[in-house]
Amino acid sequence: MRLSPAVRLSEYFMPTLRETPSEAEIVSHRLMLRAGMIRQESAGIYSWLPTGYRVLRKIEQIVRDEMDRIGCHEVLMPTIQSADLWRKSGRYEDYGKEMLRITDRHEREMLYGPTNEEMITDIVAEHIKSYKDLPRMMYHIQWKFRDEVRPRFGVMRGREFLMKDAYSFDISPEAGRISYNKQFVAYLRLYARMGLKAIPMAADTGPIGGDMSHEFIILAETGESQVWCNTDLLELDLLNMDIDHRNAEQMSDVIGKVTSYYAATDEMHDEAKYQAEVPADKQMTARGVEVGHIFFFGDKYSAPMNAKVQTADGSFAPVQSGSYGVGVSRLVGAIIEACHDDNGIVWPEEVAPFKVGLINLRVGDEACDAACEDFYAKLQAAGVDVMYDDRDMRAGVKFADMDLIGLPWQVVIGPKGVANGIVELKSRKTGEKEELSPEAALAKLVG
RNA sequence: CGGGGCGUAGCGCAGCCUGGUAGCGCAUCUGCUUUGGGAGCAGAGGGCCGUUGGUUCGAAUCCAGCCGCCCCGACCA
Repeated sequence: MRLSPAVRLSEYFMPTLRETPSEAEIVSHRLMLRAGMIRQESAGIYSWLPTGYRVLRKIEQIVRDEMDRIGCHEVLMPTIQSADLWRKSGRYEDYGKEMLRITDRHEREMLYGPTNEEMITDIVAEHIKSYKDLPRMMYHIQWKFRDEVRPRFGVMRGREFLMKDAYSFDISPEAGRISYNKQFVAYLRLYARMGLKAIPMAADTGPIGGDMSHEFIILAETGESQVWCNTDLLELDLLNMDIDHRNAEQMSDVIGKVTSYYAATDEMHDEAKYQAEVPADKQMTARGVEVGHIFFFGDKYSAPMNAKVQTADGSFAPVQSGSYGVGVSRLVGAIIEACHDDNGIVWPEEVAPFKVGLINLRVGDEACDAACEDFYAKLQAAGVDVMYDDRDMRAGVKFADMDLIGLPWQVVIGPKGVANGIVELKSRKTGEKEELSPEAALAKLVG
């Protein structure tokens, strides 16, 4: 799981492109290709190259942290599933052509999983027999395949994609709401930690009904759906609300507050309600990208799949479930959509492939090399992720590459600065440059 | 799944209309000069022109099929 803390660009694989490959239309796709993060293998299917893969893993890790925090435990289910499992739930026929069906050498019908409700329900059915074993929550982070008619926008809508899907199991719908709320709170936190403003919006619950489905949408010009919301919602400091997930009442209050503001995608938008509830100066309409979807569906799968537990009075009841998805690979693109400028990507620090990019302006100059090596070693010793550009190339190329890949901090060390005992520290986000002693720069980066 | 477009060097493209030994820029390699925001000069390498078939003395170019990819719409984490 651990990411290597430091790399030298002279030995790293990061094939940056000066020109944009012609297939890429939207900004995140263009930048991911130009930054050498991914390579397309087939429509909607990508290889993840070193920098791209690092970002993917950083996002995964944030998701893990937040799942662990609410007592949701990681498992790993296979990508290949048996058709029989899906026949039990009735979805084998319903899913249609989006499901990739395959046959093994014994002519057994298999499929590449588009999701895992059936499998996790089957696991629970076998092992959970009593209401005393509930509640339980589990998740996994696994590749999914949905044979979209038209994959597009790079990793934002691939056919193969990495998803975190969590599942909750409770004895009653009331208990189910508590699990749902825990996930809701975890979602608020995990997106905030990635530097994103993800807005929870009521989603269509379909035949189940009720108010227990939300989509999490981040705002981006190239988003696929139109959204309307109250700007007050964007001001909430979600990370510092300090919610105790063991306190059901407090969680419920917080979620009540967050969901009290008007926020809707086009499929749920009610113009009259919007005009009535949201003051004119707080109205905002924008484009959004769905980066998560949570859903309570009761016994939809547990009933047909016979996942029952014995209750306190000795009778049997199907477990009550919900599922909670985060599009992990989609988030890589979505974050770039929300965080870039004309020169390239501007990573939020928590998901950046490296925190610091160290640029040696004159490789081969003894003093300059020594100063860079020293700084590089000290960053590593302090546990700071660093990419050291020790390639023997012109300054302009290094600056352009570093801006393109978007590491939050750039440390520029050149012969002139070395002679005067200073390095330059640049913030990718603000573009501000400071000339500092190496010690002062290091202190800022380690903090 | 409906509509549109594109496959020529690693990337971006020209050539195709009007058939006659495949070109430009960037990248790569060599040398020299340069060196704080994508350097200059000189030289070099690299192509089954997506694929199959047809027309023709001759096809990147014309015709047909197939494959792949992209865009717009309807659908999805």
